[in-house]
Amino acid sequence: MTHVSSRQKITIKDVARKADCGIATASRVLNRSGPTSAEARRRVEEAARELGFSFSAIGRALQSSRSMTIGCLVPSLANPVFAEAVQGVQEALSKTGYQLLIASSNYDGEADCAAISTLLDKGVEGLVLTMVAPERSAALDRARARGIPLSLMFHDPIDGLPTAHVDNFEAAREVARRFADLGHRRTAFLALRFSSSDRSRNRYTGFCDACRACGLPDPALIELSEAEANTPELLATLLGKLDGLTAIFASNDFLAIAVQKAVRLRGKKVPQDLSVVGFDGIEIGRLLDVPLATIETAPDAIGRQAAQTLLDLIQGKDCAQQPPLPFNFRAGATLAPPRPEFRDDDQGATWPPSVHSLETDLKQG
Amino acid sequence: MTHVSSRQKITIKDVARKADCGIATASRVLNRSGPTSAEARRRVEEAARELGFSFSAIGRALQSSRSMTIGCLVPSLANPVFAEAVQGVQEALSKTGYQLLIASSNYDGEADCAAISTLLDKGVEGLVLTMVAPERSAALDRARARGIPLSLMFHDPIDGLPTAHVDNFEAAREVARRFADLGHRRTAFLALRFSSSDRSRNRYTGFCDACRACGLPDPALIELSEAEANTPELLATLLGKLDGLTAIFASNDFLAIAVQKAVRLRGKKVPQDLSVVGFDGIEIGRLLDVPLATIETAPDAIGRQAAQTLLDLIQGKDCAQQPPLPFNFRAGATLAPPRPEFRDDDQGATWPPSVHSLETDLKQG
DNA sequence: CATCCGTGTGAAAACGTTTCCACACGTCTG
DNA sequence: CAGACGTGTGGAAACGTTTTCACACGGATG
Repeated sequence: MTHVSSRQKITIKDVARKADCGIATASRVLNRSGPTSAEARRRVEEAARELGFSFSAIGRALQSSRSMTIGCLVPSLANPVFAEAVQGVQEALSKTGYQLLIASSNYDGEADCAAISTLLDKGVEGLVLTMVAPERSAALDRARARGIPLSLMFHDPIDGLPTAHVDNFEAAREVARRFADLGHRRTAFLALRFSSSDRSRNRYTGFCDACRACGLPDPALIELSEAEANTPELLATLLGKLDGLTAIFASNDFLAIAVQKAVRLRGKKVPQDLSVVGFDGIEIGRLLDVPLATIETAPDAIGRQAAQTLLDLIQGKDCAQQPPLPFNFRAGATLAPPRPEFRDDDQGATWPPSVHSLETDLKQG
Repeated sequence: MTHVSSRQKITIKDVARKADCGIATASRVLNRSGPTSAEARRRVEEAARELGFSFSAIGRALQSSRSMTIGCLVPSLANPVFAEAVQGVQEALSKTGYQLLIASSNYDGEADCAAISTLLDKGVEGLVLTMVAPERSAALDRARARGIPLSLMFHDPIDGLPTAHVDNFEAAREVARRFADLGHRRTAFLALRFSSSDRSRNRYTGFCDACRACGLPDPALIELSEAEANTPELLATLLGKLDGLTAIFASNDFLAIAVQKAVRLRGKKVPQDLSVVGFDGIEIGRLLDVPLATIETAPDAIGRQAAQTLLDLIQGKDCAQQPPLPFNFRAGATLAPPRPEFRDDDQGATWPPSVHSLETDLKQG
C-alpha cells in the first residue's frame, strides 16, 4: 500500500518508463487531455499510483506560464480585519485551485513595494492588495505595465483599479448624523496611523462633511501614537484636555474600547459623559458590559469580493467596478444623548481645539 | 526613467543579447557568482537596468530545486490567534527571502490533508503546520517520507516532530490551582470544538489533573456548539443548569467574554457569582469593564519560533525540540473568591453533572 | 488498388534558470 | 621557448512539464 520513502522526487518520466510509453502519452492520460487508448490509460494510471506520482507545479508553471498562484499583500495579519479579509480571499480561491502567496508590509510603504516585486518575480497570476499608499507606488505601476490583474481591498476606487470596499466616507457621515440627531455638538475623530491610511482619512473627511452639513462645528482630530493607543492612562489624560467633548468617533473598534476604558479611568461614564462609536463591527463589541455602537463591515466579504473580481479579471472578463459593500450601523449602549447641560453650548473655549496644540500638550505632559 | 510597458516578460537571454555576452556571463554578473571582468559587469548591469530585468523565481526554482517558498497551514485566519502566529512566521521569514504560501483547513481534517499535498506539489521547502489531527495524517506522512522539513505550531510534541507551543497542560493546572487557592470547589471547563482540538483536550486534562491534586471534584466539561458560543442567551440558559458552579475556565478568551455576557444576562455578577478565567491573553481583555483573568500566550512568538526551527532544519542543523514557550497568568477582576455560602459545600447535587445529560437538556430547552 | 481520414503515439522543442565544461587568452615559471 | 596556471568566457545540459509535429496504423472511400 504505502511506499518506501524515495527521497528522490518522482517525475512523469519515471511514470512513462514504468508504463513503457512516451512522456507525452503519460501526460495526456494523467491530464485527460488528448486521445489515449484504454490500454495506455490503464498502464499509466497504475504506474502513477504505484509510484505515488504527483505533478510538479513548478515544472508546470514554467512551461505553461500559469503558476496557479495569486499574491496577497496586507499591512499586517495581526490586525483581525485584514486577517479576516485574507481568510475571505482564501475561501474564494480554494474552490478554484489557486493558492495564496502572502506578504505583509507592517505599514511600511517601502516594504510593500518590495513585497509586490517579490510576488511578481514568483510569477503570481494576480494580486490582491491592501497598500499603504496605493496612489503612487512604483511597484504597482510595474504590475500594471506587465498586465498582471490587480484587485484592491479596503481602498476607495483609485485610478480605475477595481477595489472591494465599504464606503468609508458615507459610513462616517452616518455616524456624524447620529451624533447630531442626539444633540451632540462637540465631537472628535480618533485615529491611529492617520496619515498612512487612506481609509482613516476618508472616514475623517466624511465625518467632517456631515458635521458641517448638520451644522456642527468641525470635529477635533486626534491622531494617536501606538503608545497612546495601548496605554489607557495616556488616552485618559489626553481626553481630559478636550473640554466639552461629548461624542467621539474612533476609527476602529479597538480604539473605541480603549476609549471606554480611559473614560472609566477618569471616573466618568460611557455614554453619560461621553458617547463612543467605533468602526469595523468586531464581534466582541456586542459582548461588552456596555455594548459598543459601531459601523459593522464584513472584512471576509471584502476579501471574497476582491478575490472574485481578480478571478474574473484573470479569465479575461473585464468587470466593472463593483458597488461598495454595504455597511450597517449597529446600535449600542455607548451612544446616547449628551447630558442636558452640554446641549447647545458653544460658550467657552473654541471648538475644535487645534490638533497641533494638543500634541504639544501631550508631549509636555 | 520608466520603461515602456513591454507586455512580454524579459528574460536573462534578453539581457545577455543586449549586453552582447553569453547567458552564463549575465547570470554570473547578476548573481555575483563566479568571476567576471569589470567591462562585462558594466555592460550587463546597464542592460539589466535598462530592460527592467528581474529573475523569474520559477525558472530558478526548477533548476535549483529551491523554491524559496515555505508552506503554512492553519485552521483559519479568522481566529486571531492563528492569524497572529502566521504574522510571526511571516516576520521571521521575511528577513531570509523566503515567501509564505498559506492554506487554511477550516477545521476540516480532509481539507488539511489536501492542502498539504498541494503545498508539497508547489515545491515548498518546508512546512509550518497547525493541523486538525496531526497524530495520524496521511499527507503528513508523505511529507516526512519526502524528507521535507516540518515544524508544528500549538501542538504538543508528537512523534519527534518539532513544535512551537505553550504547555497547555501546565497552564491549565495553574488555573485550577488558582481556583483552589481561592476556595472554589465546583468548577467547569468550557470548550468549543473540543474533540477536534488537541490543544483544548490538553487544557482539559491538565485542569482535571490539578483539580484532583488539589482535592477538588472533577470539573464539569461543557462542549459548546458554534451556535451556543455565539448566542449569549443560549449560554445563559446553559449556565443556569449548573447548580452551585462558582468558577469556570474557558478554553479561549472569546468564550470567556461570552460567559461574562451570559452571566450579566442572568442578572448575576462576575466575579461575585461566578469567577471566569480565559486563555490566550488577547489585548482587549485588559480593556474590559471587569478585566479578564487569563493565561497570556504570545502567538506571534509561537509563529516566530516555528519559523526559526524550520529554517534551521532546512539548513541541515538538526535542532532539538525547543522547550515550551512561557505562559503567564494574568490576574484580572473576573477571578475572586466565591461567596462565603458556597465555600466547602459538597451538599446537594453530585458534582460534576454528567455532560451527556447537560447536552440533552440543552437540546430540549 | 491508391487515397484519404481519424486515432493513437513518441520525439523534441520550449519555458528561464544555473552550472559544468571546454576553451581562449594572458602571465608567470622552469 | 615550452609548459603550467589563472582568469574570463560561452555553449550546452539539466530541471519537469506541455504541446506541436510527424508518423504509423487501420478502415473507409474513390
